[in-house]
Amino acid sequence: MTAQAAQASIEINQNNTAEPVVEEAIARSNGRPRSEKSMQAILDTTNKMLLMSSVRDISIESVAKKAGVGKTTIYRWWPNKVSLVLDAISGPMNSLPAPVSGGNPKDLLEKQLERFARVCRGRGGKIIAEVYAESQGNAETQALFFEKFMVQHEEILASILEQGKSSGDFRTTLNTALTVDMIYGAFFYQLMSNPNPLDQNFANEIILEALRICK
Amino acid sequence: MTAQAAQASIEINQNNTAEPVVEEAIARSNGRPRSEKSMQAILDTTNKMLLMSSVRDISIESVAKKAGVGKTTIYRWWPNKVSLVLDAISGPMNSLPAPVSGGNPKDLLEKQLERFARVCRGRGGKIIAEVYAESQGNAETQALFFEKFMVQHEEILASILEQGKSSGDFRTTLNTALTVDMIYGAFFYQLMSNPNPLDQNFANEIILEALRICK
Amino acid sequence: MTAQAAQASIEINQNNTAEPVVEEAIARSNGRPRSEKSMQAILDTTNKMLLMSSVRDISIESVAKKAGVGKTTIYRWWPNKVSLVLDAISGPMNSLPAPVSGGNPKDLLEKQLERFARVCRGRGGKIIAEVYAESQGNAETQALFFEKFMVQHEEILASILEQGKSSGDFRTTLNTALTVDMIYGAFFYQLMSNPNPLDQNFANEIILEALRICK
Amino acid sequence: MTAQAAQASIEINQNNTAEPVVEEAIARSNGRPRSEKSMQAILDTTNKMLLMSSVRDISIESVAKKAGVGKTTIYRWWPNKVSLVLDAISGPMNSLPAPVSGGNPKDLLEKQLERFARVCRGRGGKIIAEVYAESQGNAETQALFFEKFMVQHEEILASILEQGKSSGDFRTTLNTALTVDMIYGAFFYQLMSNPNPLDQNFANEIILEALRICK
DNA sequence: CTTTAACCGAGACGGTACGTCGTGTCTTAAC
DNA sequence: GTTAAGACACGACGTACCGTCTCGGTTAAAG
Repeated sequence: MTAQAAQASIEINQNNTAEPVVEEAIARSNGRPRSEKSMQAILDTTNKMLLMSSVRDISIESVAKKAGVGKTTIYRWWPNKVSLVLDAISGPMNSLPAPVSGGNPKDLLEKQLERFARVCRGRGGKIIAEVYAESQGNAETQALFFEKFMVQHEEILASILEQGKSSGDFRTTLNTALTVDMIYGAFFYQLMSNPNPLDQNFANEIILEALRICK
Repeated sequence: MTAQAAQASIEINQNNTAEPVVEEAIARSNGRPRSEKSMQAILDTTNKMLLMSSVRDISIESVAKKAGVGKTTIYRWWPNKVSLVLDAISGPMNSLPAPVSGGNPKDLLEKQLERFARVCRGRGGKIIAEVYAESQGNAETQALFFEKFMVQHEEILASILEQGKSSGDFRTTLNTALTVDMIYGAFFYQLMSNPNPLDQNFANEIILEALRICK
Repeated sequence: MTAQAAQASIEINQNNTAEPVVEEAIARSNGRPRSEKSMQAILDTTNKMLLMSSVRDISIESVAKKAGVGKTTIYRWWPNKVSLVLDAISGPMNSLPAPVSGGNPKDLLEKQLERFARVCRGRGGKIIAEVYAESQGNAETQALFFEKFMVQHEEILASILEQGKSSGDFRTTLNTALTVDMIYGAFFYQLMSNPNPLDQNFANEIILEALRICK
Repeated sequence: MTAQAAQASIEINQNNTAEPVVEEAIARSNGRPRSEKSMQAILDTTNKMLLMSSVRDISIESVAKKAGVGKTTIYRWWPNKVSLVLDAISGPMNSLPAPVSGGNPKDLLEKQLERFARVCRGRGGKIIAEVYAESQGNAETQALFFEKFMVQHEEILASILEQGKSSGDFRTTLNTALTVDMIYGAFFYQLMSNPNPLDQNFANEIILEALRICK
């Protein structure tokens, strides 16, 4: 099975540009190059395990064993479990509708939230909530989660809100940053409130409510 | 030092009625009674450790050792760390303003959110976010967090919103459940976004924004 | 099932005079009398458990639970597991041929060894070896084992040997104490050498060999 | 301090050929090699503790702590305490007179028993009895004790007796196996009868008596 | 075409914590 | 004043992972 195939089974989809997993060592002169095969095995195995187990229940040790890879190899490229999982799930997000652009702010808002909601559906949403939770308690991983996952969504949403405010579609009293927090906060609050995947209705209603709030 | 004094150092304050930490065994006839001294030592030690360490970094083992108590004694009364921490922090919440009631919905909303914000200030808010995160990944502890901590706040807020809707102060299109999620979701999203305690301004602004949203 | 019936299933048999299990509290004036029912329940349960588990695997805790008795009650009357087991197995030994006496030394020797061998057959022998082993490492229980169980056998055998030496049936160069050690030592060495019960042939052969040694 | 020096303080001496403590993994290709330093620390610490505490009172946990070694490291190489102690005490037995050979059977018998008696003197004898006792109740450790410790002695003694029987020095009616049991059984019966170390006279007398028995 | 150096798998290492079990002591109310 | 019940402090169990470390063995560019 290809990595592509394995990862497609996770319903996380988002258009990011398949950037290198870790910062590229700039101009390494000689020595054995990193094994792409091992990297893929690690990421694929992680994704496969995420389908069955919670982030909490996955250990670096078990990933290494299942992937047929030395523990050192994982630790060489990822400092901790959160980094690994974030990279693993960022793979499946590649086959996705591009971030919205163009059109009137209300449509853009609706489309962006639908886009985010799609990411949160099914097991994917639970995984994200689990990494989010797992990233807490350590300042670095906490920051990493936002940097690798949320920043893009926050920026898009914020820019849509600003657009709407200047175009007159949204009220000017709208506190942009806070509204972003409220909307994505509601998503996570839902995801972390009960063991079931995100309710379909919830996604629809929050979009309606968001539109009402903004105007 | 009394338990009261020790616990007061955590800035969590809320008026709940000093209810028993675990469900009271109804009319246990004989056998050695539970040692209130040990219970208090456990809860006090937990609170003391929460001031210095994250929930993640606290272990049942270390609490037992510091409290001068057998590990078994802790496991006898609390099935896991989340339960213990939730009981520990529910103690300090006793010395608090009563839940709001009476007055017009807008004032009530403002007061309730101020009340919740006070709970989230300082180390207290971080602790709550940490337990919240720690409770994820296990369905039972996840439910426990809401049951022991959030349910009360959710119910109060929901009833205020309903009140406002029927009194005409708030718009009738308001989705009560969703609004509750957005407001408390925003709080947790903030608390879990960066390692610093909750920004003072955030509390003020979310109250303003909440009022705008509702009308 | 009566205690008698339960105990009869252990193949330990020896004629001792059903003496009280512990020193009788002489003329206790008032207070609740000791519960003979509990005593019997404890001893019966211990015997029952000895049929299924090794002495090592039996705990005071489990005896108390199975016997429906407080742990304290056991500790009040027996200081440790070895004492308890020794008392428990001394019960079933009551229905036994009296210690040998009268007749010529060679016959006496044979009969006494047959009598001891009967005690060591089947599960009974393993239990004895297990208590023996369990009694090691603590000076008091070590002494207790000999006092409660071996002393009688040693004395009988020694007196037979002495009798034989003075009657001329046995050689006078025989070191009585050492011969006792060698004979009973051989029994225990056998019992503790393999997990199976004592071999039937072994009993017969050691008697023959003992007779050869003595003369 | 060398392992040799540390172990010499235990009065167990016997000439076995410093064989590897655990079965050598034949040609383990890769992976970090076993730390000889840790192994020695574990064995030395065990020996040191055996001088002060009974086998019963020594815990894997305490050995690990004193040896500055992870508990896992001990469990990786020894399945239980008995295995560990047997390996630990088999070290000090290296600096010893070779097993007897050549000469007439009576001399051989005498020398072999003196050799065994030397092993049983002082704390060493008590330790052996303690491991013996500790090994009971579990079929595997029971077998292990004999395999690692007694088999060699039994075989030597048996061969001497057979030699004597065919040379005419010992009576042909002698039951070899049984005699071995009686002699070593007597040693253990003595060692396990009282908390003191083996009586010096006992060793001398048993040798005399053994010679009388055989002829 | 050999050196060099980073990579890789395997897996041992010192640790920390887990949740459980049993010890022997204690503290009740009931009898 | 004993009893059943059962809580208590303690200590050890054997297991799981952590993140680090050491091996023997690739692998490929640089000399």
